[in-house]
Amino acid sequence: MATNNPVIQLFDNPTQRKDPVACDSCSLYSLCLPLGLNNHDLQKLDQIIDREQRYQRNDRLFRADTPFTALFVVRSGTFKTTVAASNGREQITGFYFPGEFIGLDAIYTENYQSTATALETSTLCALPFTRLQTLGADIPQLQINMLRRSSKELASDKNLMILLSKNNADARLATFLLSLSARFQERGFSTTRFRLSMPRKDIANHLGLAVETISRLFARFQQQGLIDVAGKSITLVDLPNLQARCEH
Amino acid sequence: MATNNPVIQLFDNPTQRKDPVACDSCSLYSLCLPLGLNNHDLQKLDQIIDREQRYQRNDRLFRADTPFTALFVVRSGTFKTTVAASNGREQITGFYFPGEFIGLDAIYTENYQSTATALETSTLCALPFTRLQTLGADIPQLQINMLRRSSKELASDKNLMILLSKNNADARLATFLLSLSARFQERGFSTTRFRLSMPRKDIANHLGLAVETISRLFARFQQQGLIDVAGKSITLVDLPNLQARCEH
DNA sequence: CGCGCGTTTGACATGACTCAAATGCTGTGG
DNA sequence: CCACAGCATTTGAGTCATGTCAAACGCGCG
Repeated sequence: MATNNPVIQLFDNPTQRKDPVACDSCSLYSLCLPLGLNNHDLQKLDQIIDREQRYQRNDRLFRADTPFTALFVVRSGTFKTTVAASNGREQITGFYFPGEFIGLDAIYTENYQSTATALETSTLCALPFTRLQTLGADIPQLQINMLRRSSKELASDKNLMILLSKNNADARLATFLLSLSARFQERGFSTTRFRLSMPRKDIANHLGLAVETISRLFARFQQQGLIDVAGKSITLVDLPNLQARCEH
Repeated sequence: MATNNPVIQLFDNPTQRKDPVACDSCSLYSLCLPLGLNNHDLQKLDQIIDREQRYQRNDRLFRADTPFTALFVVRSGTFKTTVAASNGREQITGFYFPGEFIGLDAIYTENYQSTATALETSTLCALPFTRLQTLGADIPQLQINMLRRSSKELASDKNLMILLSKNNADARLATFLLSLSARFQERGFSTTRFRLSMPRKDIANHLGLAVETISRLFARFQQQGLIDVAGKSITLVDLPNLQARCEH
């Protein structure tokens, strides 16, 4: 039973947190914007960051088509971004874990392109964009880091496009699970055992599938010995064969 | 017959071109990197640009997984970028028209993430990236423009993701045609009458559909009075109803 | 403890794919 | 200039994966 299993605690529980730490002692430092900045520049960056951002499940961070004021970096928890398709339905364009940037696609239009919502109790750092730009004029490395983050998201979106246009349901779910695994690894967590902070419905939506299909796939993957799911906790049992499923 | 119709000439014929013009007299200036730069900075940028890039149909600009050396801006013609899926199939991740940037997703990894191929005789400007970065340290506006271009592509990729994961074949093709129309409008060309520089096969691939489906859709859209196709030339006859097809 | 939502399971419908073959177009060499 | 080869496009028939609808189940929260 999921409730008996000691599920690895992925993220800080914000209610137990101390005051948010400055960049130089943040565990996400190596994934984040300050990487490679000297002490002097880092201090200047530190001063413009708002670390007091805290959100509960279903709280909205920003709405699509509202003015772009800040970039956000997740510190703990999970967010999703959604875009309303014209027919009223919604598409989840991304899930965001600690160290990941939300809002990069708003820089061009100067309006947020999606609505960002917390999937659980979460915290983040807000980077006011005009101040970031001002700072960037003096700190080239900062601009480079932003461009690199944007480039990284661009590359991973291209992969998602391929997934959605070329692959069947098996491959989509397998790829999704392995992508989570890889992202957790970057953050020093287990690659094989983690908690799915999003409901099945959201996974289905993100992968362009029906909830029922996701449910059936979880059941079949488990039966085939690829994974072990119980509610929100999941263990990737057979990584090589899961990898094999990512094709077609 | 397509051959009798005077199809609007979208792009310069490179064989008739004069020497490539400098940025300040380039017709793509307002869409491109120099936008907002002062004369002095523009001159410095001008000096690092290689304008002698010319490619024939099927020529490769770069291959995936080779070192990232330069960003490219299309000056005339069309390019496509493809990624090889692990099972050997290819996915076309984008088409690129004059004024559009190729290679932005390579900045993070420092390797090209896709293979870029000319769809017809085409020319482009090459921007050596290390020199661009050096220049960027002195010209903040240049960095901002790059970030903005990257952000723009990010936003349009998110839209494509939605298209691929949520929409049926009708909506995919309608959206694709209207997206071409909008991009041609930005460049001062007709929004309703243009040439499809890519073969059906490539449209199908890009939209995650079979060639046969595209062919049937063109036939049906024409029968329904939405469009008028003859070979590579197409007229969008009923924009409002085409727009309506973009849903579902 | 009970309600409600998230999840699972089953039966059936259908849109798009695959395979197959005809037709049309383009570029090339005689 | 014409004929031909090869590729692109169109059209048809049948299959299958995934969606839709419906209903049962069970976990978690109040």
